[in-house]
Formats: sequence, C-alpha cells, structure tokens
Amino acid sequence: MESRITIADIAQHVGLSTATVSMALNSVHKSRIPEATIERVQQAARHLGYVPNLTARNLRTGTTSTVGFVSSGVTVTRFASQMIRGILDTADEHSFSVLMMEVDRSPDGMARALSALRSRAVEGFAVGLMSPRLVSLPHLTSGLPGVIINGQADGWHSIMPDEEDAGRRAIAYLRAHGHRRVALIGRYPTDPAPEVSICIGARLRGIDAGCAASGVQIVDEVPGEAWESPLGFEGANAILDRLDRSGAAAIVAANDRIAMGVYQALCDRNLRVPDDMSVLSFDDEPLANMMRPPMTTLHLPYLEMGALGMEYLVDCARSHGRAQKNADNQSSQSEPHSEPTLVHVPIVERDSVRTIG
Amino acid sequence: MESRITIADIAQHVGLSTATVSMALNSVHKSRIPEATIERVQQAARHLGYVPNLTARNLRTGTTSTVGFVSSGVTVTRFASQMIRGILDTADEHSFSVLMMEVDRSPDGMARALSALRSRAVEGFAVGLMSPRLVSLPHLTSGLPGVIINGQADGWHSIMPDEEDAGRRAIAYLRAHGHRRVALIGRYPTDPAPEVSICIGARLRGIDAGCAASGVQIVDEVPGEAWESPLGFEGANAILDRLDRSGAAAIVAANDRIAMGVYQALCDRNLRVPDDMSVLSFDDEPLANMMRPPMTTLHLPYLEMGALGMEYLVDCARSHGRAQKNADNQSSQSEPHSEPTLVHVPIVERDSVRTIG
DNA sequence: CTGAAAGCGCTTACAG
DNA sequence: CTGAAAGCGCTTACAG
Repeated sequence: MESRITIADIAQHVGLSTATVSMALNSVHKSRIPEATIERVQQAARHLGYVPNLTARNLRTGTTSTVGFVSSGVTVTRFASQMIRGILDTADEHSFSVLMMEVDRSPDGMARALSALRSRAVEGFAVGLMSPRLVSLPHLTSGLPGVIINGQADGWHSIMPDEEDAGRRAIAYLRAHGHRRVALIGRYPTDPAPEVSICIGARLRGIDAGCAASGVQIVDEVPGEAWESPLGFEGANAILDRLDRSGAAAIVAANDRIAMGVYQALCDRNLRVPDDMSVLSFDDEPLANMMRPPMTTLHLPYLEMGALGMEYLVDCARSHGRAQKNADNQSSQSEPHSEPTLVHVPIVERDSVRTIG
Repeated sequence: MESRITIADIAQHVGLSTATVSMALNSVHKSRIPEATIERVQQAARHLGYVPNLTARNLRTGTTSTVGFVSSGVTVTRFASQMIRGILDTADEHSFSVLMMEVDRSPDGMARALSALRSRAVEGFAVGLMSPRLVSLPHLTSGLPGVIINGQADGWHSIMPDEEDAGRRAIAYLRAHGHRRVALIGRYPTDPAPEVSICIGARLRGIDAGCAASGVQIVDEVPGEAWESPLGFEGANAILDRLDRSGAAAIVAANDRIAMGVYQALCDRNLRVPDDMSVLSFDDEPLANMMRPPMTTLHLPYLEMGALGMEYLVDCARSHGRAQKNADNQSSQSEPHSEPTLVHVPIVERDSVRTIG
C-alpha cells in the first residue's frame, strides 16, 4: 500500500525482464548475470527509490524472516526491557523482524496469540515469562519452532537462569569474605509448585547447598512468600532483635525488593551497610544500584536469555530452510530440546558486603 | 510455510468455489450467501483447522493491519513496559499487530528502521522516545501515518505528557495541604535545548507558575542536571543544613530518583517523612511505591500515551482505507497535527506529604 | 546470459 | 446465489 515502485518498474526502466531484475537484486549465484547488469539494475533501483515488497516475497517463498514474541506479563515487569532488548538486538543482527503480542491470563489467550502468529506466517515464536514457571502451550502449533524464555513447557526448548548455581555461589561469595553466620529472608514455607515458580525453589536449594558445601550457617531465618520490601523491613527487624543470640553478620535477601526493606530497617536503627551488617541479594534490578550503598546482588540475565532465545529461533528457521531444499525427509532440526538451557547468573559486586574475620 | 490448509482445501471439501468460500468466511454483505452455506463453510474451516494466510490477503488487498513501533531507547528504560503495554493492548483491541524494533543512535538507524517497516507494508508507525525531546525523522516516509510518543518531530503528530500542568498542580497540591515554603531540587541551570528535552523545562516552568499562582515560595533550591539519587542525597543534606534559615517544610524533587536520595538523607538524620519533612516528586516509577513511606508523586502516563498513539494510527489506517474506496482526491486523513496531544499527568497520593498549618 | 510462464493464497469485480 | 478469471509483487525452474 505504501511501496509503489516494483521490480516491474525497474525492469521497464532498464529494459530487462522482471526475472533478471529479481536475480540481479538478490545476487543469485547460479545464473551468471554480468557485473555490469547488476550494477545497472541496482543503480536504477536506488534511483527509483525501490523498496522490496516483503509480503509478495513471503507469499512466494514461504519464508518471512519474522518471529513472534508473545509476552506473558513480561511487558508489565521491571525486567521486560532487558529481555525485549536481547530479542530485538539479535533479531536485527540476523535481519529478522519481531511481531510482538501481550497475552492476558484468559484460558485461550495463548491459543489466540499463537494462531494470530501462524496466520502471519512467522517462522518461530518465543514465549517470554515474567517469572520462571511451567506453562502448558496449546498444541495447534504443528512444526513451528518455539522457545520458552524464563520458563518451561512440555516438549519445548527452554531457557532459564541457573538459579541453583546462583544460590550456591552467593554463599560461596559470603564465605570468601569471611562470613560464617548469615540470616535469610524469604524462604517459601513450602516449595512452590512448578506451575507457580520453578526458580524460587532452585534459588533456595542452591543457598542450602552452598551452606553445606562451605560451612556457612543459616543462623536465623524469616520465611515469606510476598517478596516485596515490607517483608524485608519486618524480617530485618526481627533478625536484628535476635542478633545477640544469632550473631549473624550478613543478611541474605531472596530478592532486591526484600533487600530494600532490609536497608530501610537498618537505616531506621542507625545501622550501617555494610559496616554493621552485610547484605547480599538476588535479581539486580535497577533499584539495586540506587541504594546507599549500592548493593551487591546476583544478576538475572534477561538480556542474555532474550538473545539466546532469538538465536535459537533463527537457527531453526535457517536449518529448516536448508532441510527443505536438500532433503525433505530429514529429521526436523527444530526438535524440542528437553534439557533447558541454563544461563549463568553473575554476581555484581558493589558495596554491601564487608570482609570480616 | 506453516499453515497448510487453504481456502482451496475448504472449497473442495464442501464442493464450492474458492470465491464463495472466501466470501462466506469473511461474511461479505453484498453477495447474499445463504446462512446454511456460510454455516457449512465455517464448519469445514474449523474442522480442517484452517487458519487464513494473512500474507496472501495482504498482497491482494494491500492492507496489513500491522503497524510498526520503533523504540528509541525506551526499550532500555524503566517506563518501557507501560508504553509497550498501552500500544499492544489497544492494537489487540483493533486486531492490529505490531512489529517492533529498537533503533540505535547511529545516524541512519531511524532511516533503516523506517525502511524495513515500509517493506513490510505497515500501515503506520509510532516512534517511542525514552525522554520527551525534539527529533528529526528521515523524509522517505511518503504518506505513511506516523506518531511520536513522548516527543516531537517536525510535522508529525505528537503525544506528550502535560508537564507544565503537572508542575502547576504539584504546587497547588502542596498549597492545599498548608505548605507555603518549599525547597526544590533539580532545576537545570539553563533550560535544555528541545533536542535534549522538552519536558524538563516545562515541568520547572509549571512549578514556577504554580508558585506564582498560589503564593507558595521556593525558599531554598539546589540545582542539578543529573537526576539520580546522589543529587537528591546531597541536595537534601544541603537544604537540611540551612533549614533554620529557610524554614522549608517540604521538598519538591524533580523526579523520583532524586526523591529517593532525599529519603536516604532524611533517614540518615533520623528525620521522618512526612512528619519532619514532606516530599513531593514526579514520575511515579515503581520505586515510588516501595519507599517508606510510599511517596506521593505525579504519574507519567506512559500507558495512556502508548494507547493514544496506537489509537491514532488505527484511525489513520481506517480512514485511509475508506478514502481509497470512496474518493481518491479527498484530503489525506493522516495529515500531520502540529499541536501535540497533551496527556494529563495525575497526582498519585500516597503518604509523603503532611498537612500543616 | 536472459525471458516467458507459472504460482504462492487470497479477494474482487464481473458474469451468469 | 455461485463460479471463472484476473491480479497483488515477487521468485524459480525451465527454455533458449
């Protein structure tokens, strides 16, 4: 509707057929079109302001260089931007476009989104989750490559942060700084079901494993499921009240928001981070760097997860294209991986952990 | 490549022509196809798992129901999610899809993005800016409707927060709570150029206007351009040091991050918000609700701006389609509005302002 | 080295 | 009420 100039216009302009123009423009290797012709065609294209109609190409070739990104709540989340950025940047690197949709919680929301994507002939799709959990995908997506970012689903490829390792290394870090007695805020009373969260359990499991491995002791603990600052505030106050009994010199917060509440409680009591109390946390939301002092925390790799997801989709699209050309009976490249890809969760050192001992 | 069932399959299945099937599926009003036939066709479609190939339709009709969203840094910002959500939701309401791309700062980045969008035959585009400023758009976008969200450009339709009004009402709010002497943190030494920011100047102008109108006095002030928490921290300390001279009972922070620094300084001195000092701020980032006490701040309406931008694009696409049918010579509906649409910036009352007097 | 022709899946006048 | 035919803009064997 907007691009008026077509290859027919160019063909007429240079006195060649549309076939030749098409080949010249796409520099097809097979048919040896002389450099001079190619040059002439491209110049005409530039001159006329030709912009190819991808819709037409898509219809002909069945390939769209487009993938769908369906976000389930990530769009509403403080981590949305990083995941989206990862997706967009690597899509751009490979000249892919991304069609984006947010899906609500209605039961058929995901089905509708996937169907909309299919009718737009995407070559794959990524489902981005706000928090890592087990989802179930409708099954109408025959053969379409898909990947779950920050979550898992039945037979689909999955990319998740390596939370267990993160928990382990968090404790190791504390140990390396001389800490042996720590308090913990935010353990779930019972591990949440995978449909609710996969990672919360893993994070805590990692922390426990880290303690076991390094001889660090959790000497005090306040559990909680609402990982927001009030939990941290009240939790820290409780822990501070029992300090002479526990002797904790560091508080591990299950996430940054809890940690923010911890800072508030500490400040209220005129206690200093990290001199009077070390604080270590998880997530690395922007907040972490705005606190005083800036907080040491484990960085959730949303950017990387987005990039990896897109990378996977592009690979699928490419190898699918090849497979089609070479041999149709080949086993599909886009076979679902059952092992999730675990992404490293780096620690970002700032100023909230003191070296003791 | 993925949707195998076509209307030809359906046609064969029900023993009709593809033309009839197409009409039945789209319930065209003109040709009176009997209900029974429509029923039969739709049932067959459902039965076979038909999903229409929008690429084909697009090529035929020249209409894609797709718009482009090119983000200039918003994807990297704490407000990204709300703007994107506003766009996606209203696109969905109108059955539009959105193609998303992030554009880097390279000089031809925007041109490349727009060109990519055109070759994908979008029916319009929105440019989303991280901070409201004047941008210039390449001119190769003949007749394509476009809108700048959170910014302005030459002859393009523009949607921006009504910052000046916000500043005015912020002061009025303080006055209504008995405040007459306030301190201000964050005024730019000189108004930034429009290419840098349009709104910073407006916000401050509104504050001044509000003071003039309501008799509130700015009795102390610390200027600054780096609107992050350290400015608030140091600014508040300076203001607090001069308190007996100024007598300020409220601090107006130019944004939430500054306000966070103010909170930190206050807490360090064992001063309470709002009992010892009221704090009023701008932006309403998620942070504002996590502080203790939750902070009263003016809410930047990113969601609404996104929604309005998409609404505008959908309107353009629709009236453009009509215009094409009815009369080609009609004046384009998508004519650039030179007056920006100003969106209300509501105050969200929380607990950081005390009533005095 | 280049062109004529078919076809991707749909929609739309135009006949009947 | 329904069908045959053309065509959207491209690419791709297949001839020459």
